[in-house]
Amino acid sequence: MQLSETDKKRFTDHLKKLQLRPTKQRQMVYALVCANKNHLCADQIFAFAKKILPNLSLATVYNCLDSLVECELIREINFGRRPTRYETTLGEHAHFYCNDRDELHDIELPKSIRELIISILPKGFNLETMNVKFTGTCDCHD
Amino acid sequence: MQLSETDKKRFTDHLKKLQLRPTKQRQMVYALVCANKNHLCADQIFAFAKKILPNLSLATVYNCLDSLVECELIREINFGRRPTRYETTLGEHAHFYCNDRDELHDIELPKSIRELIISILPKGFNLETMNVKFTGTCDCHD
DNA sequence: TCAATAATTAGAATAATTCTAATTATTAAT
DNA sequence: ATTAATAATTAGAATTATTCTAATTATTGA
Repeated sequence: MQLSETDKKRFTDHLKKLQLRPTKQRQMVYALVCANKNHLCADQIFAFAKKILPNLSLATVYNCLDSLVECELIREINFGRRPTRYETTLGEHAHFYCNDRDELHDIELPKSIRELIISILPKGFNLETMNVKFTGTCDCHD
Repeated sequence: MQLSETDKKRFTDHLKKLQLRPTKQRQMVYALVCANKNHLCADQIFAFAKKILPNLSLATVYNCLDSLVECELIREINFGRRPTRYETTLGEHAHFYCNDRDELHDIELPKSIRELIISILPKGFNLETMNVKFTGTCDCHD
């Protein structure tokens, strides 16, 4: 649940860029998102974090998530009508949502394919984010 | 708001395959999704449809949407924490969500690129759907 | 036409998220 | 180190999107 030195620096640097304050709540939420390859959603993060910061409020978790997204430390992932999940922005990849287990898997997305996809955008569209998402079932048991 | 003969046939055929009944509510909902390039969400569909079927209930709209998705007449589109929108399944394409106007645009996705994207899936992942989504801002004024 | 089954309905319930106003923490300037 | 200004957090209420429930109505195949 602790941030590495690298991540700690990333944390303060990104926040500073947007003049956001490095509060202990934000750091806790960020650490949890980083530590969980499982792509937690807000109430899971709340449940974990509450154990360490007992006064934490769910609204704060949402606020923290929003500011972490804003300064690009983390990213939202949405599938269907399921609650929003979060992951750290390190590395570009696609997502596979397994219907059987309500689980998300990262799928490596080669840079060349990523660039090819972005190239389909006509003039007049100013790109901010691009996502490739798959759904189906999988044999993974992790 | 009326279905073309082709769409009418598509409607009954797809439903029949899953032994779902072609009710007037389902037909109305399907017609509205087909007619609207704007990708309506459930409550917009409800508002429109209610004018023609005054006893219609919002729950029915959700039920209809779910069965139309199930028999693959329509598809869900989700962006961020926004409500689910729907489009007919005719043709494969990507989506661009414009943050400024809360509007969705279809972006043509060449078959070759689509196949390339699908090819990144490792063994053990059984594909059901694939989506490419962009967000940003755009110059469109339609 | 009738029985069986499926779909619709209204309204209550739930889940996820956002809002509000009061309190507390952080920061930059003294 | 204090302090004033500002930003963030908090608890709880409110809202939004969606789902559930139980009663009623429509559709289908015999």
